[in-house]
Amino acid sequence: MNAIKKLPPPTNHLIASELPIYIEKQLKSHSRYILCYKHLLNQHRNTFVKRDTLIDTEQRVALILTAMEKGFRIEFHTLMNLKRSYESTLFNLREEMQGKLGSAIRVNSNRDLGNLLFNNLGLSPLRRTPTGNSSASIDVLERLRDSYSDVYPFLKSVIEFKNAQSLIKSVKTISKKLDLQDRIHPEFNHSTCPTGRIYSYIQNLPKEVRKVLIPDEEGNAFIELDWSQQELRILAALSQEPVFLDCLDRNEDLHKRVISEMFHKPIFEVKDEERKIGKTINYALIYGQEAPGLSWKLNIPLKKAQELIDQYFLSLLMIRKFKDESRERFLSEGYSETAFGRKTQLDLIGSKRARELRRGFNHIFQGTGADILRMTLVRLNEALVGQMAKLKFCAHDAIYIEAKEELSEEIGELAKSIMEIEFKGVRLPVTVKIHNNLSMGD
DNA sequence: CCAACTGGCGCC
DNA sequence: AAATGGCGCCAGTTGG
Repeated sequence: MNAIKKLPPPTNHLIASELPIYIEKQLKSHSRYILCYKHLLNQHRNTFVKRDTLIDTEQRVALILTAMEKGFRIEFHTLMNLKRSYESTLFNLREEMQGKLGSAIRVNSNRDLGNLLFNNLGLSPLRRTPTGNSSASIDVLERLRDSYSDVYPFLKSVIEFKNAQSLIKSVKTISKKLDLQDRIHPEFNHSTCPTGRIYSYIQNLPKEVRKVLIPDEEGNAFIELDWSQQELRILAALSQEPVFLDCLDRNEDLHKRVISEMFHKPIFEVKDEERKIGKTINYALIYGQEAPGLSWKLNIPLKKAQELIDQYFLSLLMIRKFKDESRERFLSEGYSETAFGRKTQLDLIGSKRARELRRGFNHIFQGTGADILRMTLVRLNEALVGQMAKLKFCAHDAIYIEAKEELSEEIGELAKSIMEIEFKGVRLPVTVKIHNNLSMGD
């Protein structure tokens, strides 16, 4: 086994504990973000940021986030209508479940649910939670429903109930966060995630509920700018895998192309069913997923899953090489680094080793994506000076701008041209959509 | 009664 | 060990 050394932070990098000193000087009036950086001190995972990156980008990002925390106006009566409609759905489903089951059940408690399914009804557990209990989460319930729909029709209602319940939870979350003017504020956290991602609870509002978030003024619209398949393109660029590069050059579908390569058939013969498999494997790679995970995800035998993975690496040799070399680097250097120098220390000693190696591999893509987002926020912010438009929100691979509706096409094109950078020879294309609320068009 | 934890779910 | 990375939030549960 390789000797694992614990190395000091690389030169030209600040250790997290130095951050507050720099930030405090620059950002006297934005105490919240100084605080955020201070939280880094208590982090168990060390993160390092390049000195110039910090000064050029991080503090500007902090200012931009502060501005975006002005937040959203919400349509209060729409929120209440949603709430009422979910409540009545829940009421009906509760009746339905009890009818089918013959007794009441507390669906909220997965423990009760698990007892019912795996003790009282004697079904065999499909999966366990980390503490060893039988999992009764939605995806398990769906598998059970598919197998036992005739015997246990209440399973269908339970799933619908859970779905409706998660929606009503989101409504509650919003209601709790409203200020006196019925505005909701993102509260971006940009310092806790080791990969550099910026987080806000608004990002994980269900899309259906996000539509209550509307522009500040009548006649304004949201411009949504999305990088398409950002992480996969980063993978293509960093690995220089010829199949990926060729595919992107020709503007072909990446997931279909993977299947086409793996099974040696022309791309136009790849069916949508197979494309799904290609997509699952592509993302599995980025997450460091292995055969057991893939077999659960695709609902196929373990052996089949392993064969798929083997075939994937056999067809995409440069990706395999990139993965192997990354692993070697993690082991010799002790940390994982993004394309722009954001590093995260890996804990490679002990039981977490395998997990840390997966995290390290994922850090490359997730972190590089996060770097790109941060730099782009800064560039966009500058480009929008003097325009009738403002940065509104961001979510990992998407940026939202609010602008006058008549100007939104034009501003959208401007923003798109700024976001569509070329990254190591790979273009990162952006899709533009205009919305009247935060989730859906029109 | 509160705080911390667990399991689950939402988004990317 | 969900043998898929990241986070935030909720309800339920447990311990003080």
